[in-house]
Parts: sequence; C-alpha cells; structure tokens
Amino acid sequence: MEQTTGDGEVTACTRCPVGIASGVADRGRCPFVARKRQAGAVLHVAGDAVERVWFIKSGAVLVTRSIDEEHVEGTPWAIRRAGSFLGLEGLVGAGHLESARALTDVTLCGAPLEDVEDWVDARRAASRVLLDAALRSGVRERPLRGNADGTAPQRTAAWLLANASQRSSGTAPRRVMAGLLGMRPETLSRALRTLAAQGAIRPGRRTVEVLDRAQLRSIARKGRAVSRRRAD
Amino acid sequence: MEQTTGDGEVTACTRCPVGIASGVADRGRCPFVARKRQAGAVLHVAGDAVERVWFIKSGAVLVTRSIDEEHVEGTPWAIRRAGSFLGLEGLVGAGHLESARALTDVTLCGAPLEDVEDWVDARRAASRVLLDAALRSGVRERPLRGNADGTAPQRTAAWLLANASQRSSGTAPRRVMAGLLGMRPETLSRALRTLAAQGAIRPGRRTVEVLDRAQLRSIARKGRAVSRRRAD
DNA sequence: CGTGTAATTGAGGATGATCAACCAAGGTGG
DNA sequence: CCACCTTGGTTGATCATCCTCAATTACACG
Repeated sequence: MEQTTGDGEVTACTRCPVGIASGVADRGRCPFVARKRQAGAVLHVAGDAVERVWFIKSGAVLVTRSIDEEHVEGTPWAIRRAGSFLGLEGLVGAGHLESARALTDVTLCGAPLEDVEDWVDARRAASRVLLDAALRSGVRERPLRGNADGTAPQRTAAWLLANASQRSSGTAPRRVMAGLLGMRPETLSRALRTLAAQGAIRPGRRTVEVLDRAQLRSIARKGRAVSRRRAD
Repeated sequence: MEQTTGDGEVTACTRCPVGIASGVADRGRCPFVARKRQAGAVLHVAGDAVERVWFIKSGAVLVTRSIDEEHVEGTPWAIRRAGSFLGLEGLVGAGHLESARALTDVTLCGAPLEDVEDWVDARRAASRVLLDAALRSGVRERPLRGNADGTAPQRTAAWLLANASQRSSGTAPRRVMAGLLGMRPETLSRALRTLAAQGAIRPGRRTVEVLDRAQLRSIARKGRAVSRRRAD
C-alpha cells in the first residue's frame, strides 16, 4: 500500500505504483526501465534539459539547488527516497530545477520525457500516480532552516523580489510577512528600515513599496550567503 | 498566457485554464463555480475533511500550518495567488493540511471533491492542469526562514524525527545534513553533541543513531525559552 | 474620543556564523 | 607496512546577529 514512503523498496513491477498504472499485470507495457547507479553518481544537473523522468525504486537521492547560477553543486535541498520521481518539472516545460546525486546505491526506473507525456495521455491511472507524487512531494514537511540563508535584510530583500512583483504585495500584514520569512516582527521591522535606508523600498505601515529592484537584488545577493569564495 | 503567476486575474472561463480544460468554449461544463469572499474570511481549517477544491481566480490567500495541533491559526506558510488551487490534498485522501484565509477580497471557483475526481477521470486535460498546479506549487522558490523556528538542537531533533525512521538515515554526510537544516556543519556538530548529552542519540562519525524518540520529541517541542526569565 | 490591536523602537543577552586549529579516516606510493 | 596527503568532521574562541522583553507610537474601530 505504502510504497511511497520511507524505504519502502519496490522491486516487482506488479507492486510498483508505476507498474500498476501501466497495467503490467495485464500485459501492459511500462515505459520506465530499471537501471542501477552507484552511490555518488550524478543523475542530473540543474539547468539541463529534462530528457528522462526517473522513479526511485530503492535508495536515497540528494537533491540540491543553486541559488546563484555559479555553483554547479548548490545547497542541499531535500532527500528523495523510494517512491519519488525526479524530473517531473519537465512536464511543465521547465529544465531541471535541481541537481541530483545518489546518496546510496540506487535503483532507478527511467523513461524518456516524451514517453512519459504519452503515458500520461494514454493511461488514465498514470496522471493520478504523477499527481499523487507531485502533491506528496509538494507537501513536504516544514523546511527547518536557520540563519545560514543570510541576514534578515538579505532574506527580506529576496522575498520582496520574489513576491512584490504585484504592487499589491503590501496586503500581507507585518506579522504574516515576518512569519513567512521565519523571523520576528521586530526583526522584520528593522530589516525594512535597513532596506529603506538604502533607498530600495519605502515602507508604509502595512505596505511595502519597492523603489529600486536592482538595489534589492544587490542586497539580497551580497553578504554571507555565498559571497566569500573559499580559496581553493 | 500566464494566468498562473502574479496577479494574473482571470475572469472569463474561456481564458481560465480550468475552463479551457473543461472545454467551456465547446459547451463543456466546468464543475467549478465562482464565489466571492471578503478579505479576512476563513476558507478552511487544517484538519478538516476536504469537501471542496478551490481555484483562486483573483486575490490572495494566506495559508498557515500548525506545527502543534493546539493552535488553530498556525504559522504563516505561504501566500497563494490567482491560478493556484486549494485543497488538492483531498485528491490523495488527506484532510486539509493547511488553514486558509483570504488576505484580500477574493474570487474563488469551487467544486465538490467528488466532482473534481470525476472531472479528472473524464477530461484528459484536467489532470494536466492539476499536475501543472501541483508541480508549480511544490516547486516554489526557497522558503527563507530564520532562527525563529527554534534553536539548532530543536531543529535537529525535529529533522531526525522526520527523517530517521529509516535506520539508514545516517547515509547523509554531515555537510549535507547541515545544509538541509540550514545551518553550518560546526553548528550541527554542536547540536548533535547536545542531543547526545541528553541521551537522545548516539552520533557516529557519519551516522546518527536514534536512541530515544520520546526524548527527541520533547526537545523538539519545548519552546525556545531555556531562559525562562518570566518565572516569578 | 477612548480603546484595543498591530507596528515600531530600544536595550540586553542568547545563539549561531566565522575563522582557525586539530583530529580521524581513506587512499596512495614508496 | 608505514610516511604522506587529502578530505571531512570536530572543537575552541570571538563576534555579529537576531530573539526576547518592555515601552511607545500609529492606526482602526466602536
């Protein structure tokens, strides 16, 4: 029942949700074919075009994302285990959002993106499987993060850049905005003050007006997050 | 084109991705019917059964989750805007994972869960629309959080509880584990030391053995206030 | 015009990042 | 089999940052 959680390793296709959706029990053909990879193997790199969609049958895969485009190996993002897919973003026309590397020896079932598209169109149950996977993975537990992501002004600037494209961003009260950023209202207040002092924004009592996006970007990027390049 | 981003408000069903998938242009019937809600209105509460799936046509909705079950209004989680769905978790058989409250006056299109199920089965394009939405929402930008989530030992304990069910959790090297938790390896090292001092875990060089889950839980739960100044 | 709630400001102290040195383990070549 | 090197994890000390607590101000609303 629960192949999608934990280390619920699935070997037989008749037990695999993908296999079931493909109807392998009734001589259906599953577009996904198994392949093994060793621990440490790089499965794909962020930015690359999605050529294959992978389904993890066993093992664990580390998924990383790069905030800036410079680092090939970004910051750790999540661990995907048996029952998850990799590369689903290809279905919405995007390139790989994340790099993936095998943490353990893994068994993956892969299928070319076009075949997955066809599979979704042909098999009613297929889209359900993918939808399930997408919902479950989107529904991940709270990402517990700390200050390693940057200072309060930096995080605030980044958030504003991402969310203030619509001028009505000010609809979020301070308390809420602070909560979304994982900081206290007092800290947010001070952070906004800092940004205002540099002319990047003009904070109203419950609105924030973005004056200088370039300035915001510069504030968000600079500083502790990645700047200091370790001498190799 | 871009109804799914920003304040791309959609009024006409012939422009709405849901309407298009329902084929309203060809006299198809869309199971979603529009309704307006005022700013501040509570749309649903975490834990409730999912009765209707909502599609946001215009406005912004604040989504909150409660870590502990005590608070009705949890911590702010995300802001959903026009083009997003609410309650998709109902499709995977879960109750509402999050509470939702209108941040602005909103226009929502709602459909009973069963109708959505039927819709997905009947209309090929429907599952694509939902899959798109699920992928996009799961794929959101990095949630920037800070120390308000608790101290390093607390966050570490919570992470271990969520991830160490599989005994092979130790496969994640320290550096990676630290990155997932948004802290520096040094800080993680100290946090593990703290947990070990309380007998909750036994850290190996690149493994972590969980000895006492109850203890971990207690550490994770307990408020940030070690310095209970307030005692009087 | 009072009242209550949310946002701000200020001061202090806990906490995690930083920098640096040290240590453990694995691999390589002599 | 052992010096040597490399890599990753740990420990220690210092400092910037952000949380906490408290007081004050702005604003909505009756």
